[in-house]
Amino acid sequence: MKVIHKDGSVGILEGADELQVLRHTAAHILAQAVKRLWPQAAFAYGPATEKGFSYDVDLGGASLSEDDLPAIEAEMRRIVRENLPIKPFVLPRAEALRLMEERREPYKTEHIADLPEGEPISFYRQGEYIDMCRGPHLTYTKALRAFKLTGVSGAYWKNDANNKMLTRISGTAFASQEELDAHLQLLEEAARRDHRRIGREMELFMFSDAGPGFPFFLPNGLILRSALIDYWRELHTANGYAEISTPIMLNRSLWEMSGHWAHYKDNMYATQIDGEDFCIKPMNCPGGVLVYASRPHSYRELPLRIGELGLVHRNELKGTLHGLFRARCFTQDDAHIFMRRDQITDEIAGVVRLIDTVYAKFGFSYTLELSTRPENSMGSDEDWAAATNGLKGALDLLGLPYAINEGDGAFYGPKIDFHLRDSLGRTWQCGTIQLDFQLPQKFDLTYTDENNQKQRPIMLHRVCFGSIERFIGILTEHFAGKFPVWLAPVQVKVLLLSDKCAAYGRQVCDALRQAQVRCALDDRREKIGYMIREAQVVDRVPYMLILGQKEAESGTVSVRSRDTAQTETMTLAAFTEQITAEIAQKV
RNA sequence: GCUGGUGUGGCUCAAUGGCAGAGCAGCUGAUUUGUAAUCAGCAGGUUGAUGGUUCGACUCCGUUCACCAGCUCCA
Repeated sequence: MKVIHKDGSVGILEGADELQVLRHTAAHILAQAVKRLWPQAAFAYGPATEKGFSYDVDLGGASLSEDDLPAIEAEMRRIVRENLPIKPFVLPRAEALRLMEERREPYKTEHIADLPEGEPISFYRQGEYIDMCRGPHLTYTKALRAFKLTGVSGAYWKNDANNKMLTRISGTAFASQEELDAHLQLLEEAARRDHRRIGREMELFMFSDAGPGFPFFLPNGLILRSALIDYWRELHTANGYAEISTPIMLNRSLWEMSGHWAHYKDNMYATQIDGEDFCIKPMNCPGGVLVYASRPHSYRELPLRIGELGLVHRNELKGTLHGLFRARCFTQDDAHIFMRRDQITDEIAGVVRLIDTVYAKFGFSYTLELSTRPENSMGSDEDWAAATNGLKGALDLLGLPYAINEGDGAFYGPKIDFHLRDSLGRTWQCGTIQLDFQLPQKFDLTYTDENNQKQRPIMLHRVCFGSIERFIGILTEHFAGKFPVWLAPVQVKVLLLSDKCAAYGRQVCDALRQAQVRCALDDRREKIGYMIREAQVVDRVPYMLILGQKEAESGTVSVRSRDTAQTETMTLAAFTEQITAEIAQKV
């Protein structure tokens, strides 16, 4: 697609760059439409975003709701039809300021003040509308073919809660109507897959006003959760991890020593016991450290890999809660690895491989991010540099590509984050690996080396699932509730055609249960279509066994698959063998 | 926590100042059924909570709680 740069030169862009530009142009057209409808409107930032575009607007006291979107969208279509040429021009700073003041754009003038001195400021004009902008842009408004406004919300000027709240109008745009339609369908599909909805339908988990943000696991959800945990234990045992469990609350003095009191106080729940302050753990590490410190260690036993499925509680702002994705208590599949300096690279590589195994199991691909030292952190520059280089070194050794996320590390150390991509192309941050030089110092952890000298171990924090609750939410949406057999709460549902074969139905069900298959029986006198619909669409059971006179007489089962809706008749023994093999393979 | 929105039966939703209703689910009965919803009947509500306005409030106003979409934050 043809684009025009701020110096007036014209080029061609394709793919992601093209999308970015046309969305940015969509933002300008949005602003122009808003300005026509609300002449007092002043504009802040109007970027292309990951999903589309948005513009933050100050309507001078007027409020805006979803109901206003059709009118704005209609005005945008008018601007597109007018096919206005989009032309850049450049002004020296002083003149740029004057222009924006004349046009009563206080946010733009403030923005100019943030731009480097001496650099000329570029603008784009389309019809009566002028926007300060780096460009590039499409060359005519008509080149914007497919767009849709998707919502209004609040957003702070410069993303700072101390600043004024503006109205953010957001939308999305694509190169073609087909792509836009496909995107909108994807959003609908995502809404259908919402884990809060599926969780209710399948009776996996629930929430109550009695505990906002605290999930309840129902029998079906607990089966799924236990299956995940069984898998986690198998994998970690095979990889040389031990497992511990540490108390849910510990004396405040411990949290002061670990640095959590100073850095994490607002998120910790507290209570009193015998007149002393106790905090409910927001992280598992101090407990793990106490276990390490409870006896002397030799260099021979390092690396020491100690896992803990630890239930942590964090007082999250209520406005941020979101089903299992953001809860106030969750179970981290944590582990702390205590090691010598020379083991850092191998251990990190081992953890990366372990996490890769877990994600591959569910068909997730992922990307890596390295987060560096945040502003409010503890420790020396040397330690931070060493820790950061340790993580980088391991990633480089494995030849894995990663992005750098400056200043986003934990307060005690830098981290590698795994962002996994689900079946709808959405990304979620789950696994992390954090290198920590701080806690071993604060708790004076040591081991004895081959020269009988006391040495300080390095500590590594890591999770694979991240939060088991969040991971279950992600799996629910990834599979749309159609979990693989090994995770499915009910693996087989026996449906009876008539109660004449009830005895055979019970016999089949018992036999499957004997073989450790999770089997349910539907012996209601309903039409078979009714029972199939419920088992397949609502309960999402992988296999339905339809049993009538025919099967009862021949000792067979008629197997209907949830995924293919195909039916196959086989002996009960053959089906049992097939499904137990499938469960054992965890596929 | 901030901005905006929404709270009506287990679920999805009607009723806009004047008798709280439907579909699904549930229960009961009939139907003994061959691969995505059989028919009939019954039952289910202090309209999130609370204070107010009014002859009268699901409906209007205040407070509060929860949820939703974002912001911010995060596993």
